[in-house]
Amino acid sequence: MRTTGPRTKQALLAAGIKLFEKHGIAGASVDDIVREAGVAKGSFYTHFADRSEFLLFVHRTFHDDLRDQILEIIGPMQHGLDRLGSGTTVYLDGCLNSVGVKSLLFEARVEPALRDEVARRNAMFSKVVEADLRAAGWPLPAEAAKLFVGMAAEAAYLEMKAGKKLPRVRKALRNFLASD
Amino acid sequence: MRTTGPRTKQALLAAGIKLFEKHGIAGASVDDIVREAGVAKGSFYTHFADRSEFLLFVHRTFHDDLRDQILEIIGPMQHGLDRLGSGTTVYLDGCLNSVGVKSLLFEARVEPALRDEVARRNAMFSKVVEADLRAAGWPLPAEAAKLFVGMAAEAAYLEMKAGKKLPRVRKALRNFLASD
DNA sequence: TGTACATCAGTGAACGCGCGTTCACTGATGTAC
DNA sequence: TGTACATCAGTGAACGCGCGTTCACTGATGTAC
Repeated sequence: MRTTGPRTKQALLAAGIKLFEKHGIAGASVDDIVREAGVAKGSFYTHFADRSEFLLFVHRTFHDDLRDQILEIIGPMQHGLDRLGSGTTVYLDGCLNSVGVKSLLFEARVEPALRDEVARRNAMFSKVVEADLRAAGWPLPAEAAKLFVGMAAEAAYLEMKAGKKLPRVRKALRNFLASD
Repeated sequence: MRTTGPRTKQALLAAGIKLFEKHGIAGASVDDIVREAGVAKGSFYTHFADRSEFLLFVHRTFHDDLRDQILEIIGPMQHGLDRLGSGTTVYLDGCLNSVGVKSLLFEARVEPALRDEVARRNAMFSKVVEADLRAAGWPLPAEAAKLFVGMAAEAAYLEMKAGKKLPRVRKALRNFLASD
């Protein structure tokens, strides 16, 4: 039975995520992706103009989802360190629960097709963090926010390598926010 | 006139660094490297068994140098936040002064040939940081050290994108170390 | 209800290209006598 | 000093391979009458 309609695109998305997880973005060729998805090679190009567009699609699907989860939780909260702590927890949980995401987090920055997209998203996350740090009276909130985002990404990376939540890492992350 | 002896290997190293800076590690093919170095393609393989070995060589050349600079400064110092601050400054200065290093810092983690090497070096840096945090009575020093290394790398990345020292970023980095 | 036709996602063989790697060869340099 | 030979870094054309992309074709589905 032939896969048809949106099912094909979904199959390609699922295959992409699975292969990115296993072999990284650069290690997943169009051949690999269509084989994993059980779809003809030509079908790939009825849904995506080229490989770059596919990478963008997978990346956006994951990150839009993650962003929505975060905004849903922190939306009603007041700016400040509490909100920052909650947002960080949702971010770490989200990364851990999303398979195939490790590569997206670290390779994406390096993938020419995704570089701009990553820069934009990082800036967006930084703005949110900055608002919380500013509300808490943190000095140099703009610069501190960028560094904190880098640190949170490192925490996500450590958890993904371990394959589970690392409460001590999360605690250590919070410790850096203890105001002096 | 033909390039000969160690000069050829040095020319390849210089070409590699230059191209990594411009197009990233993945974007520098053996063809590109030998063209840039002004050397025949076959010569590449009289000095390196394969492309991976070349990547390792370039990566080690940079990082050994950086490590030596850091150890020279912090060697005589007592463990503690002062030493950590000095080591971080040398690290940031070293990254900024080394051309072609941006890609090594961030792509290396993702490059299959370098993954293990990067993990080992990160662990080494973390151990040094951990000793300082522990001496300062910092809670969860092992976990905090790994996060701090990630944050310092982010700072290095921001400076390299800017192409100059960012005193406010360095100050923000230090602020995270103000004991509570 | 049945027939003719249009649409378009899906197919997969074939394409050219650039990649990493190989290898028979060159020629400058060092050594033996 | 001059000659014969060995060594080995350097050369560059050629290799097979896997890549992203193309395109003529298929056939299920929807629409007109």
